[in-house]
Amino acid sequence: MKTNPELFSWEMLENGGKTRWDGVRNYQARNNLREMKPGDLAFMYHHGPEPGVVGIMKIVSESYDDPTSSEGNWSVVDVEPIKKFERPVSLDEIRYTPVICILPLVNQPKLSVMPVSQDQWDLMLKIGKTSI
DNA sequence: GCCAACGTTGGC
DNA sequence: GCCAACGTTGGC
Repeated sequence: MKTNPELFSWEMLENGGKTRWDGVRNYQARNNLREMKPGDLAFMYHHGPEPGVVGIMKIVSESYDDPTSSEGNWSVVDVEPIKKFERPVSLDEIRYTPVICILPLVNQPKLSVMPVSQDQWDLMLKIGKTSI
């Protein structure tokens, strides 16, 4: 799940606890949100000057209507911080590592919420020297 | 500022 | 339904 750290960073999530992941305005990303179930885990990705995966979140709600949208058919989920990466996994590392380099993160700038396979998940944790 | 990717819009 | 034009995201 991508975020602009100037607007909403890992630190803000840790300080604030449970947070509504709102503002998604892309149908494919929305559909990915709707696939999520309470208890699912997700990566937080910071875009900007130092793009990379910075931490692990837990989905703590079913998807529900986005209260920040007055029109349209948009969804949100609630998330909680679980663990910050021991070291962030940079976009370059993702790009040049087989298995995770095929994530849409690398070449689909408009998709802000995307699925991660078990293999990709495990490898990301390994590169980030992090376990849950 | 430029560019790749790709979603959306609207003419036909 | 097709496709050109345009807009948005986000890396660089």
